[in-house]
Amino acid sequence: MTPHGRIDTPQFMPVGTQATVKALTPGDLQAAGAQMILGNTYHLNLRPTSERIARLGGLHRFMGWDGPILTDSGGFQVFSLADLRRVDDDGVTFSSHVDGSTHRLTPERAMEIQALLGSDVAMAFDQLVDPSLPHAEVADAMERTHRWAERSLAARGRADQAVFGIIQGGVDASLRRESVAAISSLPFDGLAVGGLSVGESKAEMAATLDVVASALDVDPRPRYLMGVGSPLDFFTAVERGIDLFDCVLPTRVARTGQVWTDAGRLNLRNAAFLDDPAPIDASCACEACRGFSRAYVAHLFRARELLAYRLASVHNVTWTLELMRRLRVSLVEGTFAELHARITAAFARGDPQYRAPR
RNA sequence: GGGUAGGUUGAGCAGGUGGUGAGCUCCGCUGACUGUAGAUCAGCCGUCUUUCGACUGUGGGGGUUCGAUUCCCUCCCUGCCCA
Repeated sequence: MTPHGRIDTPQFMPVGTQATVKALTPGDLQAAGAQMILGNTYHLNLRPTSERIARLGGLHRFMGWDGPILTDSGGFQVFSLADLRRVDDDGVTFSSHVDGSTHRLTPERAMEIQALLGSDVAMAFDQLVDPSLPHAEVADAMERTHRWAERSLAARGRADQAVFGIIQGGVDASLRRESVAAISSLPFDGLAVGGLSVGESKAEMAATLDVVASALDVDPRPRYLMGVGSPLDFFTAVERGIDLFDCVLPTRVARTGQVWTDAGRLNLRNAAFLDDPAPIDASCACEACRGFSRAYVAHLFRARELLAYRLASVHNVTWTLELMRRLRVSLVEGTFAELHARITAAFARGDPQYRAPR
């Protein structure tokens, strides 16, 4: 439950980094079944600035989305903008990727920005690192994340905003256990698993989620796996107790021509689709599948027509959210394994349906 | 008819004034993408070969030469100018 509505779990949050889920309107998101979306502290504070958004009535009003919003703290940018920032114990100094100007994020400032944005859920400021780094570096980042977690909580800006803590520790079981203990001991409203889906293997991700699940035991708070994921990752994570997901994948791959369907992944830029009159997914009820053929969308991609990006994004977000709905139903009806097997077969590497039809 | 500038791998170009032309950009073919520096990026893109590599290719034909994209002759095609 959030100030802007309830969330059914497991649930997927489309990512709208810059106050827009790329290529989609709030109406599109609503039609796709989105309940909650994600925005970003780092990006929105650089442009148009959190103060401006606050003056314009907050992020919900600014972007025309009145459902729940979760804001990331900028922790991921500490990882992804590695050559544009410098980390110290107090916080992180960034060179703006927009204009090169210098900006400072600390746990306190990240919470202040998120309060200005007025999101329903704010994330603690964390440091994530490549899990393949030397043990000592992963441990350092984890310990810093723990200290920043306490500072984030102490700096929480508004009573109507939930704050989630983030568990780090790479793919090291003992570090993960230590991080679960540290973060779950704090009065966060929800607990997130960070630092995964950043290049580790599927087996490492599953093993790490096992460790977290057993360490969290019966902790009743919502569990959010950050930055995941792919259709098959959802099953891996839901099996291990995850309630919430966010990922850029459905919208990003859509913009490069890949669509997800019950028959697996299709790359609409492949020549084979130029003559394919079928909809992207005959079982999907989205705007793209109701009105257009694969051939048409394939043509739009070649011509770089803007509608291509919107139709593919509408479809992937709709399909992903529908998958989450089917997951919820399967948990109630006890058909999780059946659904898992079906989607795995469709998306399995080497599956003929993975390839474009001949 | 005269003059002039050209003709390079699907397209558009670069280059090369006697010593091994496969270089670029498009197009095209594939792949990647996980808390979005991404409507992006990467590979391939003459033929044969998994690779290594081999072969072919500078409008056609002929000539000179050890060797021609380069020099000579001739023909064809295109743009522009003049009649």
